[in-house]
Amino acid sequence: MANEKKINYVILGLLSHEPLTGYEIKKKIDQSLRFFWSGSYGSIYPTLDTLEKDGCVEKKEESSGRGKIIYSITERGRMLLKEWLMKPVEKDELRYETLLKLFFGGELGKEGVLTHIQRFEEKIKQELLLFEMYAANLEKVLDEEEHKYYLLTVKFGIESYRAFLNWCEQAKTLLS
Amino acid sequence: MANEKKINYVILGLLSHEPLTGYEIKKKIDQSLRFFWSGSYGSIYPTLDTLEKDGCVEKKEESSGRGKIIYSITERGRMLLKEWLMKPVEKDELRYETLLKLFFGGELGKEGVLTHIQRFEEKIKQELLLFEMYAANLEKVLDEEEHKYYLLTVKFGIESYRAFLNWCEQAKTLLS
DNA sequence: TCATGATATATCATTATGATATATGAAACT
DNA sequence: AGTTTCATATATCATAATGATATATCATGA
Repeated sequence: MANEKKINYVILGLLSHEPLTGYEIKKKIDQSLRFFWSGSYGSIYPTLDTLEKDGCVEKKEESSGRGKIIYSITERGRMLLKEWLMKPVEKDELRYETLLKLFFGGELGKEGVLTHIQRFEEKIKQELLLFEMYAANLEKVLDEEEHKYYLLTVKFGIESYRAFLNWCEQAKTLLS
Repeated sequence: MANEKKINYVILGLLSHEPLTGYEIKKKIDQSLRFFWSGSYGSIYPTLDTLEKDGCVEKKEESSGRGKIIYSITERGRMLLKEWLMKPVEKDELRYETLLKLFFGGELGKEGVLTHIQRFEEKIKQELLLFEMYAANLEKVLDEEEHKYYLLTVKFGIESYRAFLNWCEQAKTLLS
């Protein structure tokens, strides 16, 4: 019952906003969803095929140009998407290699641990700046409903990353 | 180069603390690492086999009782673990279905979105209580080095979850 | 004595990743 | 005009990992 092939719904969700090619779907995931989701070509293209066979999306091959394949959602696809959206969430998962390496800090030693914390802190600081920019831009266009939900996820990122930075300070204190 | 089969190092890391059976490894992951890592029997048992063949772990089958197989780390295993621990982190990843469903809130509608936020908030509150208990207990036994690193990861959980709860309030305000 | 749940090992279909291959269009420079 | 370079675009595959399931034993207590 689990293993609902989440990539199905990621694709249907993105197509519910606008028609896209497989390549554009990958870009959207890497840009807008990257804080809380990921997806690879290796799952996107085969899934577009099966979604089309199941009548959840339609494809139109461009006759001119390089003949790129533009997918759009069907009524059936939209229905299945809505059904899934209403179901309770199955899994929220964090998978932080940084924490895994810290946990085994006994083998690594204090210096090594501090190096990982330092690198982590720098990466998070950079990301946080980006998110704050996104949020500022989104606040300007809040009239469109879609942007409100996007902003919600960006704000989640901001709150999280601020907490992570706060933890970095605590961690460095605790270790010294 | 990537795809380093992380489960290898999870197992080696846990065995660097003490000898364990496959079943106990699974339990440790579910108990101590569950905030930032996961692992299934389907990866643990086959990996223990290959780690043994590669001379990274040794097994001892109990002669009495049900003959359970207790694994311990070898010098070679400890060396490979340390090498990996020193390498820069490849990936810290968050995969929150809750945020995915929120992002497509346009299709789901405000009520549905609020329901997901509500459920999320409750789950996080429960988890946070647990983490605060763990932290309090760990603070008492900080003399042991291993506990210090464990505490570090628990504190990460606490800071994160407090931020998530803070975000829940913001989100509910923004939607109403 | 028997039922139940925890312990313990193992396997497999399914999902997804990350790497790679291949090719075209557009822009930039020389 | 020719060519290099990068973004666009589709596709495939070996490998990793999950989640479900099967099977069996031990411990507990009713």
